[in-house]
Amino acid sequence: MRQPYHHGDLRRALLTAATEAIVEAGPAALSLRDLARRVGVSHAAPAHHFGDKTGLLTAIAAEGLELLAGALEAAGGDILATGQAYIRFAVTHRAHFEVMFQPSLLHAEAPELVAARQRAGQALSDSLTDPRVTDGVADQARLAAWSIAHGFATLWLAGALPPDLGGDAPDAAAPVLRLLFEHPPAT
Amino acid sequence: MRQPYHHGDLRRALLTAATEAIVEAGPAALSLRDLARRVGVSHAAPAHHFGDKTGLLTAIAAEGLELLAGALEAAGGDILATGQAYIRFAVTHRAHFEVMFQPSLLHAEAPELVAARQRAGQALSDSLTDPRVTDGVADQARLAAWSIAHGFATLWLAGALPPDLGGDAPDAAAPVLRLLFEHPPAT
DNA sequence: CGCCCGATCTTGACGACGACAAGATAGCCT
DNA sequence: AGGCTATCTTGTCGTCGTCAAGATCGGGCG
Repeated sequence: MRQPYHHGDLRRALLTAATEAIVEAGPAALSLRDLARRVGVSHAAPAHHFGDKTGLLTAIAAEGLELLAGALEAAGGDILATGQAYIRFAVTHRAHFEVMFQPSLLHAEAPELVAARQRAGQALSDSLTDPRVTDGVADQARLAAWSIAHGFATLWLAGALPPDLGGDAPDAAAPVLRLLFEHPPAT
Repeated sequence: MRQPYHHGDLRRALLTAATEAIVEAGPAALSLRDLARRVGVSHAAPAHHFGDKTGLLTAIAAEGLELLAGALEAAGGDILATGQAYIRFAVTHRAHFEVMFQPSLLHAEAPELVAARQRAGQALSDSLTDPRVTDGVADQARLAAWSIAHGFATLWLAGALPPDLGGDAPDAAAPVLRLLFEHPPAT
């Protein structure tokens, strides 16, 4: 009288268990055997769905990029809201975010990953286009916006920022983002 | 007719071998036994100097923070130069930089690490103090400067930035950093 | 309706790894 | 000269990722 032989949706269960494990101890400490134990399957079951450990992290990264693209699109095109949405995504989907930007953990050319990356890049580019900036420096303005949001999110997740910023990352980021966003564009 | 029993400076040799290995395959793929083979000692020798694998990464992070502090101080107080120095450090000491901001890989409260972190934080704070900004928003200006430099460096190392920026990170970052630095402070 | 084929999961094994314990060696200080 | 301690080696254990082979399920076709 055990669990049914077929899990039903083992792939999804493994992905969510993996994100929980990554939040707890980081991507490096992730163990396929531990995931199998958490979900209640044999130690080799995860490999069937993801090939290897890197494949699992690649799937998480791809999922994260898709989720990020959706979050950015939902921000509605406002630059400050986009920056805050980027940072909100990082803290609410910490596991995904931490894996997404570590190529050494991923199969960099996996089709699902490159497609997701392309989609997220497009969403980011669409959201960060400041109508006040002429085309010439638009790329640099996007780069600056992406950099400041990504930097704030990364430093926040690393625990490198002073604790007096409070507990809500997007709130704490707002005045910082405004320093870049709300000023007359250079020349 | 083998190597002498005592290596001479095994600790230093392990640290440099570790940085090379991290540059090649990332911190997660680091193996103490592989390091021992590279340096030509037994498989348990590294543990004597660093306790465990996390201890080795902690030592690298502390060393990186010290090196970063020195690089920032050498930038001479100019904000743009500091931002470029930060990014230059990230690409020239990629292994150190990747480890420094991943607390899950480190012994967070190791004395050498907290001391180095304090020193680097002080150097950063000293270098990023814009005399044009009044004290009230100075903290946010420092945060913005740190975020944009850190974000650019992180995205660059992740290979997430478009290739048409050229091969030199500090050069590519200069116009981006200027968008934040060279504008009248927000009231 | 029955069967069979593929997808899914299990079992077992192998080599590599981190960590620990116990012993060997070397340099140094008195 | 002699011992003391830091340094390094050897041996071992449990865990991990990965592979191969087998067991079990379920859906589609005859």
